[in-house]
Amino acid sequence: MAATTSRTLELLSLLQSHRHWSARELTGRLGVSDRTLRRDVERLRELGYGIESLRGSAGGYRLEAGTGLPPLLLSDDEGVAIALGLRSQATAGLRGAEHTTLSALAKIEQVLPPALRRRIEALQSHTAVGAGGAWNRSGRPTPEVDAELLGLLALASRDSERLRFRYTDATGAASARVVEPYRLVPVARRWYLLAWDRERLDWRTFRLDRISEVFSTRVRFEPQEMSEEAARERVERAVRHRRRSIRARIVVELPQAELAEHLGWYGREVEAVDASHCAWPIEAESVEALGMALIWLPAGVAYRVEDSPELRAYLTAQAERFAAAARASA
Amino acid sequence: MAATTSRTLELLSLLQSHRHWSARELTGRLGVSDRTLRRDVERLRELGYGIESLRGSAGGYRLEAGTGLPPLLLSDDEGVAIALGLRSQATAGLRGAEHTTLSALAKIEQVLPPALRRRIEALQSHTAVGAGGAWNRSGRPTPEVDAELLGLLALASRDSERLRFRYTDATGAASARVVEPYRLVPVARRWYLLAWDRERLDWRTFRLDRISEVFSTRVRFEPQEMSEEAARERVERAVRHRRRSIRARIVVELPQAELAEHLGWYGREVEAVDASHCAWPIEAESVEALGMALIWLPAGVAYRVEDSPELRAYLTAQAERFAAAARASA
DNA sequence: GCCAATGCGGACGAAAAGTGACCGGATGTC
DNA sequence: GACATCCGGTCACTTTTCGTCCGCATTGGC
Repeated sequence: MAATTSRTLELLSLLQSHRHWSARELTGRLGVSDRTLRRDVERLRELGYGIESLRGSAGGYRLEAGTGLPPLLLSDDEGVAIALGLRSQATAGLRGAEHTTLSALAKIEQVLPPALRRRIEALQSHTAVGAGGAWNRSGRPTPEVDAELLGLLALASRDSERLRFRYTDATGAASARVVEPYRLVPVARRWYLLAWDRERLDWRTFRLDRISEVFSTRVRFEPQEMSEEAARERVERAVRHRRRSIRARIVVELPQAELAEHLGWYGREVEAVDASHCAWPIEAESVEALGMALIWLPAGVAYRVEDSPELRAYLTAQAERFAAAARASA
Repeated sequence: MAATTSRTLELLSLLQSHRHWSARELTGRLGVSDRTLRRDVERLRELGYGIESLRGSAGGYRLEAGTGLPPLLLSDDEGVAIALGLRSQATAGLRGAEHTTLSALAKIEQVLPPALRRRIEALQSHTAVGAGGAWNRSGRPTPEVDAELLGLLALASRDSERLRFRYTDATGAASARVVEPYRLVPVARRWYLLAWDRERLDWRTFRLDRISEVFSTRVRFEPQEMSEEAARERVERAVRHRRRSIRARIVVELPQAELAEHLGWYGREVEAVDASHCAWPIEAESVEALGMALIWLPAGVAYRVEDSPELRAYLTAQAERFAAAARASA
């Protein structure tokens, strides 16, 4: 049944896997006459996919960018790669596009066969969070959002399905919750779930890394309207433990242009103080992270810290630790 | 024409965008009778997609994980999110799955409408490379692979299309090249293109960040067989400037378990020395990166460096710099 | 300039499929 | 038990699909 639908999909898949195909190759693969192939191409074109054809002795068909995205026909491996990409994208907390990333993630998580899911987990544990190499970290040594949890919650929120889970609050008290999940909101590098707590009959905000033992009850609920902004606001208000962000201003003995060039993207806020000094405003969640920033200042250039006694104290202490370690290593 | 093919795709798309649909909703959207809907569902099931149906008053259809990946029907936004995820995945140099990531990337780049491409570029410039925030960096301040270039080259390699570009070699000499691209290979955090140089009639290895002004001549060439491994080997041999990796062993005055817990994923190689000491082998491309690692050791715990006079010297120097900065800030 | 290779699309008729209406049945929830 | 929902068989009718045959257009190499 439906030879033509599946054949059309297969044609699209072939066109996606190689740029160029001659009619002969395609008819061979699909097992149809050339006339039918032409009709299939026509069909795809009518559906909006840009298929270009070239005549002459080097002729053939090629899939071009069209007006919309065609269905992506992926191999298992590619599916795994995409899921990994989306997960790391989501856990890294890309600003501005979280919602879309989650919706794409939900789509793929929904249909991910278990075997692939296992592959993803294996790969994820083999690679550093956020990918890269050993020393690529953002703040504390253990941010580590559980990407799978994120996917699960995204799916349940999208589909308005009740959830049961265990929650350990800030004081360490654990409780069992039954909630109607609405949105996932990233605030200050952490993910929060905004949900209606069915037992407390009120809105609650749950920090993802405190959620465990999630059960997807496949029971649907009737969601109330809630805009992205409203959700964000609510969560931000709820997050009492505000981001304790530390700022400092580093004054460096270097012209603005030179430092900016050395730092690249990270130095985009460097401003000139005078012809031979510039100031670099930095901000992070901990003094350690600020200390890391200072490591990357060019060697042999003097600098000083402004507006942050905290960082200054830290530098003094850290200088001693480094010196002690160096002495101990002799 | 072909109402049924497009309708089937649309049904799949609907099922992907929400988990649960009743027959009434679907027939309404698709404009067909319920019998036809059932036949469409049947068709999709025959194609291997897992569609579960629930009877009873809360009944409906739901797309489940099947045996394979169904075509992903994405909105424009979601396509952008996926492309972004793949690009950052690729530029971050995920080990072990580069090839697959590139093949998925090629697939989506091939069909990305120009408007979406522009959106991606805009988003990319607004977000830190590798995502995250200010202090998430891997090594040197400026790795910054051009993700778009990567996509372009991946596409040309996959499809065996000749390329023209400008190349600036290590000595700074620029030249125009016409090549037949074969593979993209990541070595030591950098991407290289292995290609046959049509003018020099030999294999050449090009570092991506030295390539510019690429033109895709849409001329195809007949590729020779080349395995992934052969390509990797060739590039690694060609890359004379071998990864200058620095190793050190940090002996910490802390039981193995405690340090391992504090460091989390990064401390997975920590080994016990005796009951109250453990050793942490670390490795990075620069002493600065190693210094960063040391910052994250728990405060107040003494440690010393083994096997790396380089790091020791660096610590002495850095201690002085920190101290000087702290003094200057008074 | 000619030729071979390639893609284009109209016409036709036989075969296949898709479609809706109708039905009795099964399986859930309330 | 009442109700809502999905299930899948059958039938008659309509539409599409498909291969074959055709002359035409375009391209690159000889």
